[in-house]
Amino acid sequence: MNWKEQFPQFEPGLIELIEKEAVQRSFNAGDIIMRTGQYIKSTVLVLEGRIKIYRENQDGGEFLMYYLQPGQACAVSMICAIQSGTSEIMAMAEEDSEVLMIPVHLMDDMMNQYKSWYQFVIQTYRGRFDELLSVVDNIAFRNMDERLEFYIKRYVEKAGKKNLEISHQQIADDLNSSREVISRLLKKMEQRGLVKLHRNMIELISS
Amino acid sequence: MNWKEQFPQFEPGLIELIEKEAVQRSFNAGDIIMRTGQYIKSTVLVLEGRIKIYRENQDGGEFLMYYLQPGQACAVSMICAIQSGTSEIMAMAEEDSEVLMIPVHLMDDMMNQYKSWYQFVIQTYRGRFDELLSVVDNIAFRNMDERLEFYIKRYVEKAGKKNLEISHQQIADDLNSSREVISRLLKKMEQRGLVKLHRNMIELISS
DNA sequence: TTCGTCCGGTGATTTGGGTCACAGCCCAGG
DNA sequence: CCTGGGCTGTGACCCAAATCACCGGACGAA
Repeated sequence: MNWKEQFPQFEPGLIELIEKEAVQRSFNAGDIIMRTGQYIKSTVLVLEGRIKIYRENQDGGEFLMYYLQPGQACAVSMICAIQSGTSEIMAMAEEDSEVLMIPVHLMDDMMNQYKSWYQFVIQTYRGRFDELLSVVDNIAFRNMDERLEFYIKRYVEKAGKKNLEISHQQIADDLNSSREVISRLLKKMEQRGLVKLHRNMIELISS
Repeated sequence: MNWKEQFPQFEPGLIELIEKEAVQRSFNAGDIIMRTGQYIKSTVLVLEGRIKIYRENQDGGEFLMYYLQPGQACAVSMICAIQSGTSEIMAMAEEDSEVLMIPVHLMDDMMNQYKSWYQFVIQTYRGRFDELLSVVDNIAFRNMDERLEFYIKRYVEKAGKKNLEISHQQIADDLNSSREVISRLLKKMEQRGLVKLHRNMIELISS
């Protein structure tokens, strides 16, 4: 695919450099792209699909932070890349995805030489930082029912579909809760006329 | 005070520029330095004291994210500065503090011209991002007793004192909990021989 | 000294949500 | 067509933490 469409703001020299040095990779839905503790060798730009960034703790709990979409980049991979560190998060393809991997060692020069890259990095930092802030807000101040509504809202926004094709268990995992709790809350939402529940699918009632 | 001691890594030209353009300001303990929704005009570097960065929601709840200390900078103010945005957080001086305010409009040039500034910004992003990640971990995966222990540990680390001079109510506010809960948990810690409780003061037992 | 106010201690009760147990279902593969 | 495994619904129960109610002690201001 023609990746340049996703990054129209990049200047010609930068595009050339990326074309020469970066590697394009495909992932299937469910593939792990980055793992906690793994050493980072590349900065990841998303071309196609949707990538889930989440935290995992030792007892198997996980917790969704945000999604990356085409035109976005993984802030963690940038930060770690520049400082040659290891990842603190997990990244998994939620849909079949295409990404561009830019080797770490190019970062410094790119930052210095290409204004559009520098802008992009700053913008990426800000975007992810803001998303993290809203994550903190949600778990610090909101109850599960509000968190669930936020989750659903974000899901349809990001996936661009009207319905969620996902099991209750999946949602529970993403919210670090349990299936029963999610099922019950969804039932309540159905009674309030907000959604209609099916097997492996939640239909939104727009009204 | 001689602020340069706090930032030995800055190169001479950068120091000169800051000396010429930046404004030094003092805050008393308890002063609000930055407020949610406020427009950001400067990047803040901490010279002395301790600054608390926290989130506030509409119903008066608050939630401590992290502290800034001498030699550190407010990542939010950098991000917003570069993009001319508004603050999403609150900043309050926990002790009497000195800060250096660098006008927004210098940021771009500084990033381009001074490698040491660029390094500093990147390092600041990474540091704050990591702290936010550990905040998320705490509220997502830990119970109140563990969060309290983490809070105390961090407090003594950052304040550099052996004891916490703080009321239970303050702690409860920082953790977005309630005084009674904190009092009870502290009592349990006292019974386990970890601390000794006094009025407005919690003494750590090192053992 | 004496109040009033802030601080801390503690029981009783409530509630959100996690856990357990189990039942009915849809659906894919044999 | 049958069967077994994943999905959903629901009741019973439990636990952490929030809330309510109230008390006594410390400390500062008058």
